[in-house]
Amino acid sequence: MKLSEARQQFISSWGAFGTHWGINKTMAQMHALLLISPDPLSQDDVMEQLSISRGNVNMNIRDLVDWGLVNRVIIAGERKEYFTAEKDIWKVATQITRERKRRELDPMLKLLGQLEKIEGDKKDKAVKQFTDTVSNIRKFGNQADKMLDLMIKADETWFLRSLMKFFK
Amino acid sequence: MKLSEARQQFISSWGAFGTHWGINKTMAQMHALLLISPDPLSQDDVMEQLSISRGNVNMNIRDLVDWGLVNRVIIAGERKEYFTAEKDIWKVATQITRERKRRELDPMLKLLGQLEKIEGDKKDKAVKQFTDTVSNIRKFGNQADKMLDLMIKADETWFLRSLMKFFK
DNA sequence: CTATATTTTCAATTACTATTGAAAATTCAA
DNA sequence: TTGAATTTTCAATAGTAATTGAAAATATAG
Repeated sequence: MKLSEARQQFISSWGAFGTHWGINKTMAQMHALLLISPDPLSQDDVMEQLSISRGNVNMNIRDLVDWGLVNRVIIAGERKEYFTAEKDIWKVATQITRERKRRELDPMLKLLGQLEKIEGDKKDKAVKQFTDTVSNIRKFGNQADKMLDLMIKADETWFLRSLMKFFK
Repeated sequence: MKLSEARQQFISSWGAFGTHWGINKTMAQMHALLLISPDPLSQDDVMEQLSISRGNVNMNIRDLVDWGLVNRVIIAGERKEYFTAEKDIWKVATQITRERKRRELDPMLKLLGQLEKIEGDKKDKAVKQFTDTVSNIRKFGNQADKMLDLMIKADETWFLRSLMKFFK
């Protein structure tokens, strides 16, 4: 397989993959493109290589920067802005984890905490099933929360770093 | 807060939560409803409680059964089919993990394996960046794969069960 | 069997999300 | 300043995914 074909496959599959994870196709494709590009790209480069509009590139690149997956870089003597992706996959994963935890898991746990304090007779099986379910999900979510924190910090501590190597 | 209000909140938030994870809103809401219902529900019950059409209920319930999250149950003397959700949250999580791994991660790892065998000069930095990226993602994916297998099996082995308790 | 209850299918519709492209805003070299 | 290059915005449009509902298929009681 040639490089150009392989690149196309990678970009397109990464885009399809993203849609199963609540990420829009174009954002995932742009991320893929930046991951395999050795040098920073301008908005025009991305437009051309993915055949998408300027507005689309601009919006999705902003989102990628917000997610902390892509950085703006200045190239001396160039007027245009350039963009480059974080290439360390472990860092990419921890960054995505950190953001999704903050945006989704944390608010959900907060809500579940509120829903647990429901008024009603605990002998009523509808009340019991509700509080049991909410409480179990919350306990599970709290465990997950702790494990994700561990993962996020694993980079930084020698103990966890070596524990991770165990799985390589 | 009253039970009826809390139920509504839970169902609606669980639905919104699902959309961030590539799960359609209605499927997630139906799952939520079945999780907090002490007794099995018929398709008509779900239609009524969520105000959605018969076809919609039928399709999404089939998907939930396919995912192994909901079971059909027969109630003696009743003509209708009834449905009930697995209530053990750990089992729900491992089941979702198992299915998503099979449907998404495994095919992606297979593709990455193919893309790694690219023809081209390794001194070409475009080639190098491509193969490095693909190879790093694949290595990371393989680690994740192993960890998810561990999680899926954690239920079954005394060692991992106690390791998990460590995080509670 | 037959009639009725129940489930399933799927074309048409509706609702939602992504994308375009041109105009407005901003930046910056001269 | 000025004006060309570049980025940003956003209303209009296109595209995708979810939902309906009625007809067809299936199951079951009598």
